[in-house]
Amino acid sequence: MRNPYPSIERLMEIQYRIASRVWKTLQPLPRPPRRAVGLDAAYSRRYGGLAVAALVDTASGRLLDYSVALGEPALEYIPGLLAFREAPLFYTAVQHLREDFDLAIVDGHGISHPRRAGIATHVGLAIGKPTVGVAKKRLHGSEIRVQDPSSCSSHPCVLGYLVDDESRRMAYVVLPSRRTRNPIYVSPGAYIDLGSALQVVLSLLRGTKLPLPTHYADKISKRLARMLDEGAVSPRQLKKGLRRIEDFTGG
DNA sequence: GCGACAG
DNA sequence: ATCTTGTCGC
Repeated sequence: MRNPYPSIERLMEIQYRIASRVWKTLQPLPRPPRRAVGLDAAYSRRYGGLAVAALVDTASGRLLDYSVALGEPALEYIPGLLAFREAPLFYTAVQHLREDFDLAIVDGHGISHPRRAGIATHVGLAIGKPTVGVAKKRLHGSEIRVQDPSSCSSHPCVLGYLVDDESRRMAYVVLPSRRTRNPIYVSPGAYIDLGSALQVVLSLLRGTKLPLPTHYADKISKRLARMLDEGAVSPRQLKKGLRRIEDFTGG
């Protein structure tokens, strides 16, 4: 893949600038979101990256719609610089959604990032809406445990949080369900604070390892990527819009 | 030099 | 992220 980006050092500088911009937007959410979008990406050997934006009704938990974006990633995967690889696709997928929404959950970290500017933060500033980062692995910060998994009385269960080198709390560590062994990391992306981010995610964990929006985006992106490689669908069919929600809902 | 290291 | 079979459990 060709890299249209400036040097690694320059990309990191951009993130410091993004972090300074997002800092004052980390405020409590005025009201609970009614419609939330989940963003995730999968990879097709034949066509490259495939991002999916899955729209979910928060009250019912139902998948309302989804959109896709296809394209060769502009950068290889580099820890800390994931946003420069996947955020452009996420942004495009979001623009293709026909329905409106009030919050997005991104697969990856928000401010629990070495420069306080994870992919959820990049996306939040780009779309101008609240975003929450939900990652499956820790990227930055040390974990403070406040609860032992075996002592969780109900699920999801908050096990602790992630702090930076100045003891500032950046993310919550949550055990989604009783059966899941590994926790997930919840952090604010933009236009939302840590407490609200946690509440939103807890309310969308319904027995799944990931909150519903991201859960659906993950399933859909993986299936479509496989379908592309098997020749079951063509890129233009996807771009034209192939939305068979029943296939992912159980209807 | 030795680890750590989202997806 | 992706490469991959069987297997344990509700």
